[in-house]
Amino acid sequence: MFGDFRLDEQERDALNAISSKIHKPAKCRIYAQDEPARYLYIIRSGAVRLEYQREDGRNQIFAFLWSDNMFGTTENGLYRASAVTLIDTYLFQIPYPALRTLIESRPRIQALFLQHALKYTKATERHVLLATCSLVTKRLAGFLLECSKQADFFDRHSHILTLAMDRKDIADYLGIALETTSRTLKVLEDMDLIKRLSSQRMQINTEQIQMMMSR
Amino acid sequence: MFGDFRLDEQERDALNAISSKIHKPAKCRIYAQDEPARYLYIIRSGAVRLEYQREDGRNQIFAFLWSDNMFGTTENGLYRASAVTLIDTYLFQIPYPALRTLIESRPRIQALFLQHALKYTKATERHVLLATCSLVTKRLAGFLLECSKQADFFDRHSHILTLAMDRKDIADYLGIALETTSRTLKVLEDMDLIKRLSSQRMQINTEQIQMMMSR
DNA sequence: CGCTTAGTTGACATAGATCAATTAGGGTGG
DNA sequence: CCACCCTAATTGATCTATGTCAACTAAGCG
Repeated sequence: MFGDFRLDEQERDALNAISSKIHKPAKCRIYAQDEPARYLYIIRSGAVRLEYQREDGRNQIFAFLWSDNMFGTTENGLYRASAVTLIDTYLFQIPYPALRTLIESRPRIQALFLQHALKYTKATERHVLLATCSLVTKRLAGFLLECSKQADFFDRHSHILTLAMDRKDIADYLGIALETTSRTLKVLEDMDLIKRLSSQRMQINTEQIQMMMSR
Repeated sequence: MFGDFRLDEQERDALNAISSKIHKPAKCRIYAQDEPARYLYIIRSGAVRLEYQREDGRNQIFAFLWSDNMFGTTENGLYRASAVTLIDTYLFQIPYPALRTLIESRPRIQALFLQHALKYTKATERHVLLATCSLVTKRLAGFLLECSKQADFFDRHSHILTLAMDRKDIADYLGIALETTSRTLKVLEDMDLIKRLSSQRMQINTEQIQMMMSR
């Protein structure tokens, strides 16, 4: 909203002073839904999924997050979703009380969090667009495009995308059955939009996918 | 995230000084998707929908907004969605350049926008949950619950909900066909979860709906 | 080399989309 | 005040995409 904002050196130091650097291996729960929210996290490297357990037992993934993303927002002092690492992940862990104090003395730091919040909101809106595509082919194709925006996992030259999540995760993100994920990947392959190299690696034809999406 | 925040009187005056109060009748476009974003808006009274036109021609509604909500966030200087009034609506219109300047001199005002952004994000996450319910009955029931949280449109005593949007709007919000909206309202009525009084007014059984949702 | 888990494929059932027709409601002019 | 019109809402019939259940295969790991 308010353009590009960067902390100056002093501000970064102040924030660093209250943060701890922590490490989590793959498939490790960082916190659980409805647990008191003590920390805010920023991803230094790795990948995380935010998932919401529905009352009926189904799982809804809200977001996949990569380097430089923030997570751990609260509703009435509790985490709204669980956070789970997809792969080996390094994080900044910032205790809320210290953060609140810091922001009071340095209100400019808040701009950083506003910026993150707006970025997350945009991502969630894109998520709504994906999850409400009438055809699953489009949902999945759109999802692969989203993933291919992550430089760490997509090689621009070979066009090879490496997925950090499994079929179930994709299904839970798009609101479909995991079998449908598999089947639809096959459909995309038959349409020559992707080529599966292994279950986690595929070569994707970004332009053609984009064309297909708009029809 | 950072608890409850309120502007003090000085801050409110400063914000007021750069805002204009404007009025829009029902079904009036406030701005269009992809138009340069000049203003941020806050709803004083009324209701607004944010809608995104997909490339394939379908319409996706991102949110219905009520009194006290903010909208008009940008992506690369453009509005991401169109804003359209549902009913007669009064707004604060705040020019972005002036707002940016104001925030530089009074960084605390930013907290207000952070708060709004976080509130909008939560609403969007609830939207994802609704739009990905496997059964349309649950989507619609959940939607009616959401609506019944708006005091202006829901009478807690009689349990009568007045909808500001039409069937098409509901369908575009939930990602279903408008015929399905009608049919599903009938289903809910047959289940004794709602009673339709007129096309825009219905009596809703909040507790029973809540029970049905969790199964 | 077997064991376990993740992914794929098949057969079938069904919820919801689509297309088409009908009804209800709200506003306008005579 | 009534008759008409136009739009919004409802209902019906049919078709299809995707969920579900079940079997099978591939891949990773000890």
